[in-house]
Order: sequence, then C-alpha cells, then structure tokens
Amino acid sequence: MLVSAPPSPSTAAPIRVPAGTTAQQALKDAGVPLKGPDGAVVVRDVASGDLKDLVWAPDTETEVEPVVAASPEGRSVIRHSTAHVLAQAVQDLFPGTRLGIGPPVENGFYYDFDPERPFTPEDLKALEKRMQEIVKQGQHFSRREISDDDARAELAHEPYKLELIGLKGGPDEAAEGAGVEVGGAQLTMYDNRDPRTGDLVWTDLCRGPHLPRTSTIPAFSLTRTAAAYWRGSEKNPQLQRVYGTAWESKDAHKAYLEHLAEAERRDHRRLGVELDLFSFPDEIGSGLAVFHPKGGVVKREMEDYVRRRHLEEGFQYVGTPHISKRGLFETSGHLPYYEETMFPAMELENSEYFLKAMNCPMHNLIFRSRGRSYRELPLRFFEFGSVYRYEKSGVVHGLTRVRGLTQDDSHSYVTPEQAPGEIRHLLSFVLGLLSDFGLDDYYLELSTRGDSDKFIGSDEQWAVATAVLEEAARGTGLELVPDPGGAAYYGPKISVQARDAIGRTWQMSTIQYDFNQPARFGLEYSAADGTRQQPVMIHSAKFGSIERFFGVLTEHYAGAFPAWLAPVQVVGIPVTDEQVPYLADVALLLRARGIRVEVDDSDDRMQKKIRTASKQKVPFVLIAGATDAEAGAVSFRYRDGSQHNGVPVADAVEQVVAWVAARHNADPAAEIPQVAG
RNA sequence: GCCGCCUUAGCUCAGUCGGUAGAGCAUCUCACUCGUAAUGAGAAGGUCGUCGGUUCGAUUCCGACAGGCGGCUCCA
Repeated sequence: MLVSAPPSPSTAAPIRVPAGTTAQQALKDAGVPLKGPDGAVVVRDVASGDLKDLVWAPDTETEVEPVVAASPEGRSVIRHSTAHVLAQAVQDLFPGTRLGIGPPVENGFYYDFDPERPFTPEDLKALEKRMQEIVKQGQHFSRREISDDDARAELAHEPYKLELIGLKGGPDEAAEGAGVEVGGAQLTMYDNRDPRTGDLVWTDLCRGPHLPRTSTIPAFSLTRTAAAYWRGSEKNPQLQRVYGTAWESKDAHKAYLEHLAEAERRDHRRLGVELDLFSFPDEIGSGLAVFHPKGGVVKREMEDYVRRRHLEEGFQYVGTPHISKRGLFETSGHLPYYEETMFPAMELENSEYFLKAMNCPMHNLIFRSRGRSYRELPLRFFEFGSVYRYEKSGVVHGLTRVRGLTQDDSHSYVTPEQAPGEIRHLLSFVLGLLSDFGLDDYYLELSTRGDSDKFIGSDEQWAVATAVLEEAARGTGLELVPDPGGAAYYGPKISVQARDAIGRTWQMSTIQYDFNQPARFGLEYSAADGTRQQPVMIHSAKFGSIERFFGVLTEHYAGAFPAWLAPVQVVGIPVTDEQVPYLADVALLLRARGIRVEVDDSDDRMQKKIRTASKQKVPFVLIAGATDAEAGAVSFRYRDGSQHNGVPVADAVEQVVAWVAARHNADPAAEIPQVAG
C-alpha cells in the first residue's frame, strides 16, 4: 500500500514544526512550495514515519518531511481525496446510497457503492460534473478522532462501514483497500466543511491523510463503472464500483489519458481485424481463435524459431493427442483441482474422455514408456501442446485468455542434483528467447506455497524446491518479486513478467519445479550404482501460450511486426501499370530468397497504394517508376516514411534478405546503414 | 460464474417516438496511367445476433439464449 510505503530517498532535509503550529505554516515558513506538482500535499512525521495532514498541528515540536504531489505517496493522497469527493457526489445525487470502500490504486482510485440501482454512463457524467463543483467549492478536509462506539452510532446507516469498524486494526485480509478507512487503532472521521460558513457538508470514516481542501485536487476524471464483490469474495454481495483517475497536474492527467488511448490503438483485438490476422467466429465458440493466412505467417514464424531453438538447447520434439481417459488426470492429480475448469467429459466405450488441459501427464507416459538410465538425463521433451480449458464466460479476453490454446511446453527430467543447473539453463534460455522477439525488459516472480490445502507434498519438499528456484532466479540479477500462495498445487514456480513497448507487464514464461508428478506416475531411472531413483520434473513454457504471446507481440509492436515476422515483408508499388512486369521480376528474385513479397497491381493510384501498404504496416515498400526501371533500380520506402531511392535491384534484394535473416526487431529505415549480403 | 452495458452491410457507425433501413471505408465494374499516406463515376452488398412474446404490423417494446465490451472472482 503506497500510503504506508517507506520514505523515498529523494526527500529533502527535515523541517521543524513548532508545537501548536500547523505543518502547513512550517512548510510555508521554510519556503517549501504548497502548489503544483512539486508542492507538498501532506507531510511525514520523521519520528513515526506516519503521513499527516498539512493542517496537523503537533503538540510538541516535531520534524517532518514534505511529501510532494508528484510522488507515489503524493499521488495516492490526491487519489484518495478524489475518491472521497466521488463518494460525496454519489450521496448528493443518489441519496440513500451506502458506502463501501474507496482506496487509491495504480493510476487512480475507485469507490464501491451499494446504490438503489446500478450507475449508467450518464450517471457517471453527472457525477463527474458534481465532483467538479465540489472541487471548486474548496471544502476543507477536517480530521476528527472518534471512539468506536460513537462511530457505530454515527454510521448506523452505513452497514458496510460498520462492518469495517469491527475489523479495525486487523490483518490486511479485512478487505483490499480497507486499510485506508480503518488502518490504525484510533478511528477517525473526515468532515468536509464549507470553506466560508464552516458548515459540515459531508463526512466519511477514514484513516487519511487528505489534501487540505477539495480544490487542491489538480486533475481528475471518472473512467468506468463495474461491479465488484464486497471485500473481494464472490460469496458477498456485489457493489457498484466507480473507477477514476487523478493526477498531480493537468499535464500528467492528459498524458495518462493519452496512454490509455495508445493502449486502445494497440489493442490486439482491433489490430487482429485491421490486419486480417485472426478472428473468433461465434460458430466455433467463445475463446476459440482461428488464424487467417496473415496471422498464420506470424504464428508459424514464431513456432519455427522456437522449435529450432528448443532443438538447439537439447530438447526432443514429441507429440501427444488432445484427449485422454479420465484415469490419466487422476494419476497426475489434476482432476480433483481442475475438473471444473476442464471441458466436461465425453462418455464412450464405458470410459470418460477429457479434452486435455495440460500436457505434462502425457510427457510422463513417454518417459515411462521404457526403462530410463541416468545417462539419458537431463531428458527434455518439448511440443506445441494444444490444451482446452473451460474458462468462465466472463474472463475470456481476446488472445490473452482463451479456451483453446497451444503451449510451447517442455518437461525436463533430471536428477535432484541436476535440477539447479537445469533451472538456470531454462531461465537463460527463456530470457534469450524473449529478447530474440524484442521483449528485453522483465522481472521475475517467485510463486510459492500458501496456506490453502490445495498444495500437495511435504513442507520439506516445498522448501527444497523453492530454494532451488530462488537461487537460480537470484543468479540472473533480475528483480525478483515474491508471490506467496501463487504456486501450482504440485510445486513452486518462477514466472517471467515482460514489459512491453508502453510499459505494461505481461506474464510470459513459467518454470515450475515438480516433485509430485514423478512420484504419482512412479517415474524412475537407473542410477550409476544400479539403484532405481526418482527424477525431478521441471515444467517450462516459454511463451506461456502461442496465442497469448501472439497477442502481446501484436500490442508490443502495435501491429508493425519486425520484418522477419511480418506477414508481408515487401510490397512492390509501380508508379504506373507499365512497371508491373518489372516489379513482378523483382518479386520473383525476392521470393526465391524466401521473402514474402506482393506486387500491388490494383488500379489504385500510386499514392493510395502507398497508403494501403503503410496501413498494413509493411516494413519494405519498393517503388518503381520508369526512371527506376530504366536504371535497373528500385526505390525503398520504409515504415517510418523515409526513402532510399535508385537502389540497384541486386543490392535491394540483398538488403532485404540480410535484414530479414538478421531477425532485427527494429524497423528498417533509410538512416540505418544497410550492409549488403 | 456474477453485475452493468452493447449486438444494424466485410469494417466503423447513423437511423426508425412500432409501418421491414442509410453513410464512410472495404469489395466489384468502368474511366484515368499519375514518383512517396485517400483520382473520379457507377454497381453490388443487410430476413437490423437467435428464438419466443405483445401487436393488424416488431429491426424498434418485453423475455430467454448466444456473442461481445468493462470490471469482480478466477487463471494448472
């Protein structure tokens, strides 16, 4: 929670606040700005580390540090105060609406409500307008300590708040975000007061701190409404959540909205249609994608490269069917945990068959198909395994959450001694693979066992497995984020979170250490001393799923795929019809070298053809008019609009071939020297 | 699965206070032959998501279902 984050290292020298003086006055006297992005919005009590309102006046002389608007904590305070303004607006416009909680979140805030009826988009506009009025009024946020009993009396009409009072000071599981309401031992109310009359306008149970006045909120907007379960559990009633965003300046607000617009432009679902890559026909079913020829090219290039790299890294390509009898998933232990998320069984010949939701059990059968020797280990099986998962209807989302997907799945069978080395090997392999595709900014997450009883195996086994993974992860020097309780039931995992071109993170690769399935399948190998030993199994998916990775790559490149992945790498555009045969000959030369090339011989004008090629994000456009044809040359137009005119055909072919063969992820452009051959 | 919203031509969207519909782009045809992001003209294209109900009459109102969108929950 940002509000209670440790002091940031950039804070200036502490400021002395004399007893009985407000922090605000002390800052003012010290010349600390109180306006703008660099102005202080709250202060930190240096001794306790707690954040305090600017109007706070300590009883004894105290040292404080200013917390400025344009800092993570400052933004949280702005957002939290904006959430209060939203709640006030809601209760103004929709009297009788009960309040849930309203914490700051990444990039904004939300507030949960229990209204008479759900909010409409028009309601949102009206609320935003009312909020602007409240902001303009400059109401004071005024802190007031209150006893539990008094709070219960005062909030008798707010059942959700009453529930929070009962949870006060408890662990964070009270409710995500509840800490901002009832975080400390002493309950406090925040009264919003009219700046002129001092009249009480509105009040809310809140821990604070807050901005001094509503008019100190620099910029905000409401973004969407949604339902959310009270205290995050689907067993509880659903409340109406209103999301908003708030920033330290109008510029920062604008930049964030622009970021959202950019994300929308990059949305792979939109680009999938525009670039004719894939679709989700209703007739097939929700969450089941078909890849069109152009998407098929990208997918095949991805697969070809990944398959090749696996073979180079010592994996053996295997193949397994899409369905199997029930017993297999009972042996693996998956069924008790995942039957509900598997497609229902089909009954035939007195057996129940399931569409497979994971590949590992079948790989185990390949391992077990004959006796294995320690000399074979590490034994690495890999395939593009298609699995089907009955994802709940509300979670299916483009290519990133589907019901039919293909995992680039591998299982390494190793001796316990080999496990650390194999995990290091896998980690460097997946990181290399991701950067080959242009994703080279990532951090790692270590998912470990939680308290729930879904996890099988002994504490000691988990401890060993977790230690092995953690050591390998630390060895990469990358940031490692803990994820307690996030492990699979059979073992801990490392996942790679990659940041894309606009800073969003996606879970990609996973590496899991599994001591359970080898036991359940009775896997064994003959050791050097002739004894039979149980191998350790290491699961690894590099892309996670081909579909998801396709979607992420599409968004990362905004549809402008690197030349080596581009569905169409070269489009030939004749200035007039006369150059069509000439360009057709050039295309033949390129095609003979494996380049995907088309000649636009439609009866559009040349400018239109250039526009079409640009919109299709083709990396190389080769233009030829009479001048070029006579000179045996072509003119390059690159994706950024730059040109390179009069290039001899042989050189042009070599340039394209070399660029593609090098698998550059950057865009070719005129300024980049193109080395022939 | 839950809550809300949405579904009209291949795509993006107008429209009909209940009398079976329109634009731009894309497609096709014709003319134009042009040097770096839209040449012009014309044509074709929709049982208005599906199934029921109300009605003389439903794309429009109501219901169910399917699909989509935004969240929540979930995500081996």
